[in-house]
Amino acid sequence: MASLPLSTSPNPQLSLSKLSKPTDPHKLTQTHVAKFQQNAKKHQILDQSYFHHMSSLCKQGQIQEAVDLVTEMEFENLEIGAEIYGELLQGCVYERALSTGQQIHARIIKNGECFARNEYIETKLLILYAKCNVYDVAYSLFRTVGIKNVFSWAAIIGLNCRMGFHEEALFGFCEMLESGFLPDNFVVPNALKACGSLQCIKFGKGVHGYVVKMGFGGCVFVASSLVDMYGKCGVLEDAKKVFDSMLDKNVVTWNSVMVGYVRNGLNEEAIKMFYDMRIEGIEPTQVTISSFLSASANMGAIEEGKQGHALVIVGGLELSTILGSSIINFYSKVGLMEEAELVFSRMIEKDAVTWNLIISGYVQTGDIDRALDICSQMRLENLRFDSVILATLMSASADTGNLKLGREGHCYCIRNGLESDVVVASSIVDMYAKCERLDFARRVFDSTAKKDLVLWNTMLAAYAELGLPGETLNLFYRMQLEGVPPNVVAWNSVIVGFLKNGQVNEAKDMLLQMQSVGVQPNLITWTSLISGLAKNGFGNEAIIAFQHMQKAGIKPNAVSIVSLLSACIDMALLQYGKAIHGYLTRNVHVISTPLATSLVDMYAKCGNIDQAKNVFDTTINKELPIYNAMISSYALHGQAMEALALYRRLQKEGLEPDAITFTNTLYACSNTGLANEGLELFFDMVSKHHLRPTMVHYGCVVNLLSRCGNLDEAFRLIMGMPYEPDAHILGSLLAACREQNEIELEKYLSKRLIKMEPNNSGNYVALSNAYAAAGRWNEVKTVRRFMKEKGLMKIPGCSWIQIGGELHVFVAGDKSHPKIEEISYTLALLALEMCFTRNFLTSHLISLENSCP
DNA sequence: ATAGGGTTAG
Repeated sequence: MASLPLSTSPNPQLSLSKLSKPTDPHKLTQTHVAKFQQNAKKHQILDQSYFHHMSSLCKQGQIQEAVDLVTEMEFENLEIGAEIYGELLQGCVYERALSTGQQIHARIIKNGECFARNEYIETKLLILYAKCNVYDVAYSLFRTVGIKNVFSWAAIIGLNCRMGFHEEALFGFCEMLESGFLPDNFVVPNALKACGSLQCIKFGKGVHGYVVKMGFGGCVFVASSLVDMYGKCGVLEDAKKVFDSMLDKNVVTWNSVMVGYVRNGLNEEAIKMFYDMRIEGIEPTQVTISSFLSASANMGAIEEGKQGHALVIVGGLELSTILGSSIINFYSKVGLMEEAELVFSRMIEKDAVTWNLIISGYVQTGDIDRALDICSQMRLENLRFDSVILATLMSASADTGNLKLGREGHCYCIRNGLESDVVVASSIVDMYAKCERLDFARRVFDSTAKKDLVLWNTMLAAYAELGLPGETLNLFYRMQLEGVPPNVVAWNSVIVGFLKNGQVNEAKDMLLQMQSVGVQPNLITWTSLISGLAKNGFGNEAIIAFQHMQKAGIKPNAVSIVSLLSACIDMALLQYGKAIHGYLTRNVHVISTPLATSLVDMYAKCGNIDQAKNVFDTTINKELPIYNAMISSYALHGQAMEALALYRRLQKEGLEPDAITFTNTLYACSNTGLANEGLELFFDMVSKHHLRPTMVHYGCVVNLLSRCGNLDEAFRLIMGMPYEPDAHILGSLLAACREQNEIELEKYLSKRLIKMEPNNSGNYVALSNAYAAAGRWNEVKTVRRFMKEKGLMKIPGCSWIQIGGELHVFVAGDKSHPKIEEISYTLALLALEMCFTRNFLTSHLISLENSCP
């Protein structure tokens, strides 16, 4: 502008006067020329300044004002060029101002057909519609656009990516390359995002190769996307490799690694990453804290999570819906509901996720009423329940056996069309199965059109849990016919189904089969097998299975150790149990309550009450289960006073005794004949602790009464209880009859028991005992012969027999038997489980066979 | 380029 003659001339008047000539109206004078030039220049200046003004309005996001300015320019008859439309459109893209953009689009069509076919404008329009996620318009523009270029490709790939059409995005990437355009470092992140979402590591690696070839590796966006992609595909080593090789990282890069760790369950690593970030002095963002809180929530790391929350406050981070939800998730998962609700109340914007988190938090802490209360509040806010909330609620109903809540939830799903969601369907099937309504479970299962692997597995597990291997196997074959290949979870259920039904060989066979088709048994497979074998009396095989598991390189966890300890109990393998205890002491920093409880149980049941007490005493923060285990140990060893003392102590420690506490303490009393104490316990249980006695509790009291010889009172109790007397109770009476020499009643009861349990050898033995007591040896022999025919013979030298997954006892062995100690011990142990007393059994250790002539 | 809640097996 500075070089223009008009504005630079210090004295234009002078030069004009010099050149002035007589006026000719028909001739263009110099003045005219000058005037014209002046006018043109005025236009030009106007043009320039308008353009600058408009452009800066665009950059400030005042798009509508910019458009108005262009209208003014039109009035001034200024020419509107492509660059003006381009600038306006760019402003709209920036602001995602779709409707203004559409106005401009309309003007373009109206004012200049030539612009509409201008590559620059066409691309800008396409970008506008793509960025505003107007899929149809963007796509039709893309199809009709005269010339495609890198930018239009980038727009369309990015659009597909944002809309979740990840395959389309990758197709676009390929097509772009095929048509000779090289994706730039703006396109690559989108392609990588699509790979990550699709978990398509092969394609991702291909893109990585392209990145290296093109030299985009130094671009933080590209490299961060690579980290993210590897993380999403679960290849964390490569994510870390890319991360480590990066020269300039930013907070997104760090966040991406953390997110990768959290997604793959490596919460410790994520937390470590977070601390590294702090050391590096990188300012955490909402994303950082949100992932950190997820990791803390997953690990139950209360201190860490609280630090995260503190950082939100200190850093003045805005409490976005996502960040707020992450905080609530953390507090809910660690059970700090007051804090969760405090954050909840302070959040301005809440969405379904936020509500769901607070609801499932209460559901998890068992406060169903509060949860439902919030559910109704949520409805007042006009928010609808979504499938995630329902799945959570159904899962909670399943865990607590709350059929009423479960049905209500199911009805809600039907009314709102949520049952077609497979995840919801699985949770409903599971709920009905766990509430023992297999018929409903099956109906929901059958009516779910789109069955996925988890749904099949849920139904399989339902059958397996009930020990119905036939049904399980049936479904197992059907899923394969319907084209769903079973995974390790499915195989595990089949194995469990057999084990629960006592079919050990079939279970082992299934293990071999699954291996032969290439499905590798995992920790749960082995643990199920170990505990199933132990429960079926194959403790030695359970221990061998454990060794197989270790050979397969699978590290035992607490659950597998617990089932291994149960194998030790089965075998009375004190030495092996001690070895496990030693292993735990060496390899586990703090022995958790479940492990300590199992150890107490193992030591007690393997005969070493002192060690049991030692483990109990050295366990800090004793919870109810370990008290229960210790009481049970005392009961087993006939130390009722100690058991009672513990029962009182746990209450002093602020714990509330549960049904198991009463079972064990009652056992202790009935074992030692502490009738008054036992009756008082029973009374406390009902009136003070408001627990409903089960058959087992009645059994103990019946046993106590019978032992005192108070058969009448025992009968009265049986008549008054809300159950049909089971074999254990009748067995208690039977034992009393034995002691009281009530031979007729003894015969009657044993016959009735045989009717109830025709495969339980103990009942036949009891009957033959009764005959033996009456000196009717022929009948004794008949019973024994019948047992042999039925295959119910006991193992020679041993005093127990096993049928259908349960151990059944009765007759003892020879007192001179070399293993008599062990036999006697096993008997005592089983006596406890069968409601017989230890003294009773040991006094009957004299074998029937010996006294039989 | 990065972030929050859901279902199955011991």
